[in-house]
Amino acid sequence: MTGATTPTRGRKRSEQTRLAILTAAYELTTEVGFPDLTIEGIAARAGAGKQTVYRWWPTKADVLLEALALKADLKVSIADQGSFDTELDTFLRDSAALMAFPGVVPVLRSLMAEAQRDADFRHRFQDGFLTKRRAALETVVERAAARGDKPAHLTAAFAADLVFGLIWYRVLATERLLDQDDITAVRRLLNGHSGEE
Amino acid sequence: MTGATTPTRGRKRSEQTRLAILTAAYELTTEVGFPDLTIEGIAARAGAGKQTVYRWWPTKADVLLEALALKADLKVSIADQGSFDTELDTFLRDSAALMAFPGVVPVLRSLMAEAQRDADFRHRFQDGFLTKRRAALETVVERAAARGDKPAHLTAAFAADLVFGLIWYRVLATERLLDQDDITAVRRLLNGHSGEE
DNA sequence: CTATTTCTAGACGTGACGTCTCGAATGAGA
DNA sequence: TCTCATTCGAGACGTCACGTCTAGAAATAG
Repeated sequence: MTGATTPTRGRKRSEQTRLAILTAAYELTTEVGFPDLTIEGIAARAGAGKQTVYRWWPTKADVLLEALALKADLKVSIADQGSFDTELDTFLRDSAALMAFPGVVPVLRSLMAEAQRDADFRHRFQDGFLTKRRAALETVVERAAARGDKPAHLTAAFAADLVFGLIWYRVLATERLLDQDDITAVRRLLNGHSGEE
Repeated sequence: MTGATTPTRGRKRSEQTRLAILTAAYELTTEVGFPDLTIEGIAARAGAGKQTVYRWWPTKADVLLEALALKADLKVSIADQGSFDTELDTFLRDSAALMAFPGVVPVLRSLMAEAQRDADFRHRFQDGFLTKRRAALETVVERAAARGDKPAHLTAAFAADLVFGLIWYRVLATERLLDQDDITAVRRLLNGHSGEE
């Protein structure tokens, strides 16, 4: 789904092959790690030709980005729940649940790493993943602002930088994931209850 | 300085060659980018043999990690300045200044990316860079706690995750660096003034 | 039936990898 | 002064994934 337009003539793209390639990429990443993941290996495991992979995805990272959307549930709830704190809590729990999904953390690590090496992929990663997640949280903050439910001085962009910064830093630099205490601490902080009991 | 022990006999390690290699690696990274940085290229630019590089550093990322310490001023002030807010401000300004140093951002990006690919290097990166920076900020928070100068519910570890999360997320996922407004916002947040004017 | 596109399969030249060998230079201990 | 361990620059070597390419079969719309 990354390359090309759909022509009206000729053989149609095989959905079965597409799924086989995405699954092979996802599984191989958990088995051998992203650095040892090769296009040739993906094609071999999927029973596909190399050219088929190269035709539809520019890099192995792009394959993995699409595989992530296939394997993990990337939906984020942005339903109006009445209060900023409640919606923030929901958002943080959803994010923690995503990270707990098997194979997601190594894949996210690999994608962010690849985004540092390849500027073109960085933009695709931003458009296809990062900004979507940001948009969800920013919606929550902006709705709180409209309700008058939001701490002063807290812009949507800054809140997103803080929350995603915390999540990504945990994934990339430490080995710990978000737990219940972290969620509580973030809620307390963004609600402005950090100074008193 | 990463490999080997110092024997008592034989020719001594050439400090001049060591500096030439570190300088070549740093400059080449800014010129061609980390992915196109090769050990062979480093050796060639430094006028050194490949074996000389391989003898002292296990990967090109380790060369760059040491080059960073050589090129940029990694000192962090942790002097007691009387108040949490003042020391936090100093820390944030020092961090912003480091990022503004020529070539530092691309190098940091590359090191964090490599840390995701190579678990062994990740530990060296943590020990040689990440935890040192964390320790400085944690000292500031703990000193504030001892003074009774610190917001309740703010642990040193969580504060570090938040601040470094913000900084790294900005570097890795967006293109923006910390500016004065960001520093103000972080100080306001961590001091517990986010809810009122 | 024809034109077009996708499919699997694999050959091809390229380039960096990490190891190895070579002979010269260096320097501490005998 | 001699000896010998160690580092030095230089580069040869086989290996492996890269991305491109060709070939021929299969599928599909006009």
